[in-house]
Amino acid sequence: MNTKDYLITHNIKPSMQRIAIMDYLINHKTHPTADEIFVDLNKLYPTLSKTTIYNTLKLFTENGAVLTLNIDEKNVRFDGDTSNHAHMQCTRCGKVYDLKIISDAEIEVANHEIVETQIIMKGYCEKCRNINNN
Amino acid sequence: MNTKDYLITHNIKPSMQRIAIMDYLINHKTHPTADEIFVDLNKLYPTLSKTTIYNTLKLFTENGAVLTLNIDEKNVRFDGDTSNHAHMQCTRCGKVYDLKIISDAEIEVANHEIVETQIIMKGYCEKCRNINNN
DNA sequence: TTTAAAATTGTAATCATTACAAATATGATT
DNA sequence: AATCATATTTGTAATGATTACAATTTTAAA
Repeated sequence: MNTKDYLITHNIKPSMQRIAIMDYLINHKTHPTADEIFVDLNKLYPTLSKTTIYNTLKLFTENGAVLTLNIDEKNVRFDGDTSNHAHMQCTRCGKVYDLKIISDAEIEVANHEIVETQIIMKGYCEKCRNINNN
Repeated sequence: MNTKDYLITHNIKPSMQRIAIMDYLINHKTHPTADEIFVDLNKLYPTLSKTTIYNTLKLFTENGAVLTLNIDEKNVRFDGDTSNHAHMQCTRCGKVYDLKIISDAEIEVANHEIVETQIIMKGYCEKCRNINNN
């Protein structure tokens, strides 16, 4: 599927800016920050504003087109791959790697030396799940 | 074990401030932010500075006495419970709950409605694990 | 006590992110 | 094609969590 249709599938109207940002995330599997995306895309599209990057990434996340990753305290990262996988960040170089989830009990950690594992779920707690949205 | 000895065990010299902050984390299992800790402790110890809170939480984390949680983009949270457990944040109320890890393949999600699961590991990648520390 | 090192403090700076209002683009309707 | 309403984009200014830094205070050894 092309990028335009991918956005439409997620109920996102495909503007030029949105396609450029989504394309960037599909082609750069480095879990970039908003600023990294801005710096790179700004070379190609000098009128693109950083606010648009932020707005767009928020919209993409809300519509399930990308993942927002809170891996470290420095800044938020974005992932165009929404399939089921885990992440590992190297404490020394800061790079974020994808890890393949083999089964509920097994994750392929490759040649990384794992020091710590965090599991974070998001959803609704008992109280909040019973409140009506509006 | 008392708080003082807990800190000593983690190679942390137990000053008054450090004991107060560690005590706070042991007694408040709400995954507080640095600011929440500051506001509460400042009532008891009006001379305590926010910088000390940050310095101390950083030291505690480096020495494995507390966990630093990057759960959402707003701010960092801290957990005095370093035992193996998972977290779940309610998207509506923002509260962070502890989840019990029953086995490698099973986490007790209680009555929460889980929407998304993230697994984040920290450690050293292949390149960096072969570099000597100094 | 003297003295050096460690810890704490307050203020100022940093920097990622957001708020906001103006400008532009889009798309339907006449 | 002109008009109009709505959505999108933009630039600037504000926000707010965290950190840098230098001064002060505490600690503990000599």
